[in-house]
Amino acid sequence: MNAITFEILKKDTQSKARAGILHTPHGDIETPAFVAVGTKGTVKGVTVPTLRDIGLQTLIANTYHLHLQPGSSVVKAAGGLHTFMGWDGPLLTDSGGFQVFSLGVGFGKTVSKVTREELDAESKIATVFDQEVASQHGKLAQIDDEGVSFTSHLDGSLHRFTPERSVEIQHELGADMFFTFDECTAAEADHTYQQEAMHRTHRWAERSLRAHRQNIEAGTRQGIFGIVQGGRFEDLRRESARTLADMEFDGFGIGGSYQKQDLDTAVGWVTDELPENKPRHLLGIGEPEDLLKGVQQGIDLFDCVQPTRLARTGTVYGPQGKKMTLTRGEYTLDFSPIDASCECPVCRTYSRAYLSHLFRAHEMLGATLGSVHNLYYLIQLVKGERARLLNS
RNA sequence: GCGUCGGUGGCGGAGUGGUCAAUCGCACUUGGCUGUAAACCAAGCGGCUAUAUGCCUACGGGGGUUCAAAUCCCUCCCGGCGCA
Repeated sequence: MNAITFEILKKDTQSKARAGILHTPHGDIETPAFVAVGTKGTVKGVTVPTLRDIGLQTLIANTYHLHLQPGSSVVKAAGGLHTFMGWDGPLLTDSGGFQVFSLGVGFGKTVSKVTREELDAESKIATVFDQEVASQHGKLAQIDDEGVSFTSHLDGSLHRFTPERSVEIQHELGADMFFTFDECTAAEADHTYQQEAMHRTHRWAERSLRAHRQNIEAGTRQGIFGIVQGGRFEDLRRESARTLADMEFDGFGIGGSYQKQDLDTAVGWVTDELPENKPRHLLGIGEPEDLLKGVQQGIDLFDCVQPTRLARTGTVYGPQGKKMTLTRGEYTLDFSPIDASCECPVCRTYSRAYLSHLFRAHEMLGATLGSVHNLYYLIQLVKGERARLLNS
């Protein structure tokens, strides 16, 4: 019996959108769904009871971070991540593959998962991907075919991740589903590099599956998701999706970086190729308009730091999902809620002026309230799309 | 009253003859944030044309020395401390 099973309830006739249910050992996830990011076993600033109150179904923690602190052995001793953090619903863990990017080529730079400006291929690739230049400028991750060596951002200690090690740690963490260790590349990477990295990620996917089979034999009931790469190139994206589709994964993550204007196109190439009967998780994407496009392209799960990170830095989703920077002068005497039509606990109780005050005063409640509102907004947004699909 | 130290941009606080429209911090203004290195980062922050090695007004008030003063001298005002 599989650890997780996926059931499609309805498919849209106008698009690739579908509504379904993902059954996990810790309960069902009604898809499409927004997944909160709880990197270190906590959605920053928000308690588990509150997460339940606002309708969160599942969240994703991170292998790299929990490995460094407190260590997967501590989590295992606690009885697994569910018990450790007090969340008894469905839980995912990410493999640490994103840290290959954020602590590697992305370290000390402003490279993002989603790039807005047109790429000046020649010049950017030269600076970003010259290994020597990169190491001179200091980065904490070094990639080779076997795995990745990380210098801990916490204490400078050296750590080694391989696909097998990531599976082992995630097995100890004990989430319901986990992702294979991959190489998340920058949008600036050229075709040659993307292809090389993609093949590496595919080899790592096979090794992860092999390692996971041993865990299954040992009695684990975790689902394993492979991650599609390929950057912004159609041939690579399709090849990656087809290659992974042929492996025995319970679901698929879609990783890597994009250009903002053709994010949904790139996602579409992938969902064209992936099997319909397995869940697709679009990794790290979560702006309102991107969620809507993702659903249209047949995405079932999204996770993103955006709602909580924006909130901690004073920005919330206002009416129609328009971003509002609460620290702007115009809100200091605005005693209306963030969004009068929002039914979240924050909008029912607090005003923009009060929140603005909390942020200006650096009161931590501001970060908490902003996070609660933003999470609620995105959860409801995707839930609304699901309802629309089921009712159509 | 005498002595002494001090008065710098919204606040705190550098600077003590030219390279000062004046270090820095806070505040303020505006951007940014998409599998969390992030309760963070960046820019701006006297005024004016806004192109600059540009012009104007500025370091308590007034006066002076000097080619040149936030910086030196005189005087007045205000504040801290000490002695009466």
